[in-house]
Amino acid sequence: MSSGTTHGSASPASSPAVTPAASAAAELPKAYVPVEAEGAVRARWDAAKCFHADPAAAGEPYAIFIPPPNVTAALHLGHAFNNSLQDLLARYHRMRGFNTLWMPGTDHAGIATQTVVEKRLLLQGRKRTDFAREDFVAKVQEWKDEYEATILSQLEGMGCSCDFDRTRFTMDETCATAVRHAFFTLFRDGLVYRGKRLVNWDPVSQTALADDEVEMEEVDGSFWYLRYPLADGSGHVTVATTRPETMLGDTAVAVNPKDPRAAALRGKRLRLPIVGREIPIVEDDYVVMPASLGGDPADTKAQFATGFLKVTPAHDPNDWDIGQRHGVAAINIMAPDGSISDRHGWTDVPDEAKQFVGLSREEARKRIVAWFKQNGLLEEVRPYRHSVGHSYRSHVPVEPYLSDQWYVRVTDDRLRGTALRSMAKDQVEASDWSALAPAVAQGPAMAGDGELRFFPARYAKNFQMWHENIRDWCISRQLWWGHRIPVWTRRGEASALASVLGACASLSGSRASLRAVRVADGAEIALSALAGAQGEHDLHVCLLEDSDGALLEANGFRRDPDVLDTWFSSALWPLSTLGWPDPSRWPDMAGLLDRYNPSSVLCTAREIITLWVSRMVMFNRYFLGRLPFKHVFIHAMIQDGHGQKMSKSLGNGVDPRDIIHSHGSDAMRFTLVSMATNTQDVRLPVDMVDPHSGETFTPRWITTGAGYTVADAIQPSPRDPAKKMVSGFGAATGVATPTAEIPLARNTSSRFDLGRNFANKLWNATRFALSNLAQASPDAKREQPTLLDRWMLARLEHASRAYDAAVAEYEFHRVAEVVYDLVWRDFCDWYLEGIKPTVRTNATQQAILAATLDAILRMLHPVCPFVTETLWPSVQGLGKGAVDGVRLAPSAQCATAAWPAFDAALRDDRAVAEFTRIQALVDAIRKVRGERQVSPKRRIALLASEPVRALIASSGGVVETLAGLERVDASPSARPATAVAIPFEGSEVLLDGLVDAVDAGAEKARLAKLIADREKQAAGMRAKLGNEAYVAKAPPALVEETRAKLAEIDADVAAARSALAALS
RNA sequence: GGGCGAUUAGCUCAGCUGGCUAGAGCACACGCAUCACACGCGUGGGGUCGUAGGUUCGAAUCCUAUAUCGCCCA
Repeated sequence: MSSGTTHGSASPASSPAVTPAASAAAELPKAYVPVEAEGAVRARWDAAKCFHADPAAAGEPYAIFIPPPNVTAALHLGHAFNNSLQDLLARYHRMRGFNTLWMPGTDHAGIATQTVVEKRLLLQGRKRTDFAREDFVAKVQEWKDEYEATILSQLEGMGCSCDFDRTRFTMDETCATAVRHAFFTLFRDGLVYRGKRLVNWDPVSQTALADDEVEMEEVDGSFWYLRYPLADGSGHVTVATTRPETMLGDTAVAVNPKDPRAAALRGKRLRLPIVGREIPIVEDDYVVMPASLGGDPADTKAQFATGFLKVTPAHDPNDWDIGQRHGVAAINIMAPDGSISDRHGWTDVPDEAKQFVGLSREEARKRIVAWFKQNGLLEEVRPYRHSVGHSYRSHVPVEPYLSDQWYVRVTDDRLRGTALRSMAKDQVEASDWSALAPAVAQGPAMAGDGELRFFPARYAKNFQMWHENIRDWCISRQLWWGHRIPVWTRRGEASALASVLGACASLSGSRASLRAVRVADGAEIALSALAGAQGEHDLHVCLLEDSDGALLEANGFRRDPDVLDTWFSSALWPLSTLGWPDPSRWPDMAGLLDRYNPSSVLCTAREIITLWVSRMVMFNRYFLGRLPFKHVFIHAMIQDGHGQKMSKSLGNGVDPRDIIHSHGSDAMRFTLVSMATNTQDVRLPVDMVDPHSGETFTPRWITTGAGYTVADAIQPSPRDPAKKMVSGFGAATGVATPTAEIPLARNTSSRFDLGRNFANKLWNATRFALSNLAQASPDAKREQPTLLDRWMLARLEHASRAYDAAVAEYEFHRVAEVVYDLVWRDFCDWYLEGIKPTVRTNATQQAILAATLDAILRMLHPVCPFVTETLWPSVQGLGKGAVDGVRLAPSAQCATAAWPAFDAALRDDRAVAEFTRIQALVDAIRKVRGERQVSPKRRIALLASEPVRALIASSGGVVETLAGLERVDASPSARPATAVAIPFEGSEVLLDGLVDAVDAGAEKARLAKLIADREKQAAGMRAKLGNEAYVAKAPPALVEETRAKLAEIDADVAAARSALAALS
């Protein structure tokens, strides 16, 4: 055992960074006060550059890219949750000797950030367009600077071990260079194109939205039934529509060819009311037939349908498809702000229609319906509840809008195919790529195929289905805040464009890429064919460097005013943060890309699988031929106490700084880690703290228009209702602005008491251990480790294995469970209590105590870095000598200390089994003491047979200490009148001296209850064993176990019965 | 409409491939200022595992149906 040397106390000369134990213990205050510890610890880490990754250093790489938080607002508990888990992983692997990089940074979040800044300007009565583009961008930049600083300080406050020296921002020079290079490459390779499509248009922010930026919301609308007269005057057809205002752009009416009325109408034309346009009747089986004519009665649409569908290709995606199939025109009747317009494609505007031009969508709807009513063409109006796409930012209904946009051809096998083939085969549906489309499964092989793995595994399906149904990705956004699209365009006659090709010839092919497109149909034509082509064309030039733009502008080109979708730059995050395409170009980045890409794991939220994970996989594989990460961990969602997702826009997010303020950073982290289960939702009931009194209270809840429950913006103080405060909801949504008199209230939650209590428990356990070790006699001789010592070491070894397994499976709540049980249950409740009588004289035990404490600090560090780092110097200075089988390399910082290593030999199943029996005996005695309410001070005698006394002897005094025994004697021949009997392992154990006089009645009741409990158990087992099928079919070992257990219970019952008999 | 998940003690959650009396923390009750910790110690009460069928010697766990809630995608 004692291979090491025992020192009386730490030599002050051995390590100047370490405080001698005795004085440190004396200095430790009675409770852990996080606010006093956290700042100093953070400063120590930063000064020692503990978290700066060096690609040249040894060790297998372990890298995590932080999902860059939006600079739109401060972080909330959802972020704290995700970042606590990432930090746990980073610290654990760092301590295990991995060359660890946790890359931090923030995201410019184009539309979201521009929107909040525009809203703020609007409060001052100003609009974005009141400013020059550069001036507006500068205003957004100010916002970004403020929130980026806030976010980074929040991360530091949470204890995140990011490499802050390498912090990136998606619009900084390094990232911008990567974005430019990526766009240029995709353009050159034909994977970026310009297309005229219906986009999801947000008329308020006036930008296109990606499909995943549209939220479906149920709204109460109507079906309006409009009559369109036949052009030949022979009657009319009735169309049903939920959007009557779009009728101005109708270019056909469709009918299902199976409709019995179709034949009679074939070839006829209609006169579009108001506009007077003559439009065809087309036959298309997309049209839903009314239930009365053979439509599916279960289909709600069939209940509302007339069988005639107005076709408005420029304002409805389904109509667009019908229009394409039948070759009818698309007429756009709206301006970008959603108002009716005759200047964006609508030319046949008669006087009758002019009254509607300039109206908003909503107003136009009312007026057009009124017009139909006045003219006797409105047949009916029926209420109809349906889901309508809304902008996730402005929350107004999205307008399907015809416009020119840039797209990434993600449907190309080079992008979609590589993403699908990266999936681990056992996670693809059917566990095999044969489940994928043949064209995908047979695509070209590449490094990283089959290596992408999701945790929990079920999310792989999301990833797969997304890519199987993916559509080309619209990447242009009509914003000012973002990466401006590097394409310069000149529109003109083909021949005129051909003549400027010469001017472009001076641009090197490695810096410029040219593309010619016919305006009429969007078809791309070869540059060489331009000279001989007819009609209007666009000549697009994509530039790698802005400096070449001047030449183009001098030749009549204009740069595209739009910016790229934020996710385009996010998709490059694992590349751009490492300096791709050329790390040597940036200071301190050489070697990063090769060392840390692919990274180890991406930790993120569910919805991000489609928005971000997919795109990172496609881009990383396309540009670098590698996966961006090997694992994707999808964490649960934090909801508020009402089951609502915490979000910035709803204003129900809790600032982690509030929790750090009320409970401390470690408490927050420990609690969050313990909540990290594999299920989807974690509810966190939130309270408020009254800034006037410091009191915690439940706020007054209100229901918003959208049906959410939030804390009312202004709350009265529970102590003094005259005093008011602003809730987080009020501040986040701008409904109320905090002032000196009406301050912002912090939030808190009693859920975090768990972590606070735990950190404090560790603190006091350490304090107790240190004081005992400081008072230990220095010259005590080495002894064999006791049963309790061996048990403690076995528990440590066991916890270490359970910890590793939990981390490997990303089951974080199990990590919390393991350390909680180890520290509280094993170490504090049993070990520290049990060694009290012996530790001051037993040098071996002192060494084991010191080693256990040291190992616990290391194992706890990834979850609770501040308290462990604070205690570290005191524990490091103990110098109690080594313990066989435990390796604890010295380190000045806990953060960079080696993970504790335990020899498998410490796994001592016999010691654990024996100590488990001891625990059962102690519990049985305590139970009687508890029931009888015996004072803890009262010492009692235990009278038992030889086997039980042998067990007690083997415990080395632990039973006596924990059960309050004064003496242990042999069972007497006659039971003393003052003794109380308990059955233990089938024999009778007597406790004497519990009470001055045994209350026979109470004692009978206790024994009767005990007997009843045991007999109930025994009955269950007898029924099992009496069942022939059980005995025949259940595993023999199980049957045997049941028999043994039953025998013991029967013996217990017999012992209790005999005690009961003696009482009467 | 498609996919995923949840429903277990008053609350928030565990319970892995079916097998000891279904667990934890908080809350609750009783006792304890036990010389580390009242952010503590000891003891206790509390659950027809959403519902209905089925498979099995055996179901909280597997299958089918169903109800409610939530998330993602369309």
